[in-house]
Amino acid sequence: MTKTRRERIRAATINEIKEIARQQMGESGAGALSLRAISREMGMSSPALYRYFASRDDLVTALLVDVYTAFADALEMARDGRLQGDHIGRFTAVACAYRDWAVASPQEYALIFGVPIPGYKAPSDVTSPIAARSMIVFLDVLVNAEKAGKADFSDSYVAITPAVAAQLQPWVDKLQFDGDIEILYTAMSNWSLMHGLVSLEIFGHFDLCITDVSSGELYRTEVAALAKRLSIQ
Amino acid sequence: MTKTRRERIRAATINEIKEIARQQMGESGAGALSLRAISREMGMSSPALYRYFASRDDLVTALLVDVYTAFADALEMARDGRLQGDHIGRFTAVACAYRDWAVASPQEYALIFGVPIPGYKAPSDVTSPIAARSMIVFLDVLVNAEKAGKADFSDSYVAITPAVAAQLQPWVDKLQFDGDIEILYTAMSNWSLMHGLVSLEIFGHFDLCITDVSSGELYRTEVAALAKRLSIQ
DNA sequence: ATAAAATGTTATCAATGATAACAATAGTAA
DNA sequence: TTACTATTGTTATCATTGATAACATTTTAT
Repeated sequence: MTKTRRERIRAATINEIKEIARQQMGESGAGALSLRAISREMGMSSPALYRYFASRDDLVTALLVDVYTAFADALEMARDGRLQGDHIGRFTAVACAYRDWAVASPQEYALIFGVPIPGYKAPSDVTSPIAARSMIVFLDVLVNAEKAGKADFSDSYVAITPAVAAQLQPWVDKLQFDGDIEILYTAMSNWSLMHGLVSLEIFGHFDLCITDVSSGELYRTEVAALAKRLSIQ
Repeated sequence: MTKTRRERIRAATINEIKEIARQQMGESGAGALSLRAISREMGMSSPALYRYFASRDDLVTALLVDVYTAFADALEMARDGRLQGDHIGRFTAVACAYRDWAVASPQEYALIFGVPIPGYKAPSDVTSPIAARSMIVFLDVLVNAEKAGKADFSDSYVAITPAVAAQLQPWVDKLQFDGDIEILYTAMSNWSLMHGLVSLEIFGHFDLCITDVSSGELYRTEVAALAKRLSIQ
């Protein structure tokens, strides 16, 4: 924590760059990030930015990490806002926080879950662990509900074929997961539905069939249906 | 159909442009489309392209229309590959064709269902009708199954709140839809799950929790679960 | 054949990411 | 204090992109 003066200034500059970058991203999307525009807004020459980020992609990666973290934080906060034994409360809270965060920060959501930026490949060794965090929050809710006997994953139980179970195995290993594999499957399935609903909404693909989806009523209806299907109590 | 020689040549040139564009898009994504690169590959100077497309966005819109159409064609073909009375066969075929097409043409899928390209806004008056086509194929399968008494949407029936029903109303009007609104809701919900599964897969967001998702086994399992839930026969 | 329309070309502009060469500044050691 | 070094910043430059203007060529129709 005891940083030199120089290190503090450097960190502040990096923060300023990322802050302006996120602001620009919020306006036009991560794909439209412009190093020159950032430097201009900072009153700096553009090559100076390269002292802090070796390339545009490096800046994007840094943003990616921050955004992933903020997203996982939001989910965790939603979960911890409900009592530990309130499984359906936690399930609903996390699922709704998922959408709330995405609606509030569509470009950020697009950055982590959307189409990869042209020519940009996220370094998975950096992003994988952080990406897992948000998934784990959701998984955790299901696991605890199951441990308490307050959920029923029998629907998944009949669905999972051996081949699918095998596909999920590495995920089990990586997490050192000791619960039933049906929980993992259910988490993945529910997550997919949530992602589908949210991404169709925030990228405007619902516009042609649904008006004013912004209330979130439809999403909440779906979440309730999920909870009911899992018999979460 | 009796076009002049000039019109034929012009159409051929436009086709060549779009063909190269789609090829480039397949390599690096629609966001990375370069008019100059296209003209270079055609052995033409870049300003000549502007005789055919007023701007890069115009070209993207043209591609968008083509891709939407190809997608809807694929779904229709999958549906019509099964007998009219084979409702579960049609349901499964359309759902699987959805993924098959997306996996075979991820960049095309990204163009129509992904994050909007930075700075590009699809003219909804052009895209809306075409976008509806693919959705209608799927809806059609559900409607016919319900008419034949070979499906049960009671799950949705209990879920839909009046507010949600109101949100779906414009969609009902636009389609002059005379079936139960539960069918629309179910179509939307299933579509969202399919989109979620497919987009997470082809954009690589499953990589960290599932290995070799490419077999499609997992997707087919989900489709089977959907069919079961709707009691489609 | 001649005028007009369509199509193509070169030259040019502003913007971008990126690098090289160089200048200024801050921190450190004599 | 002074001199050295690492850090940070600058200007100049390059290749690339989308886009437009001005001009040349080709094709079609009168």
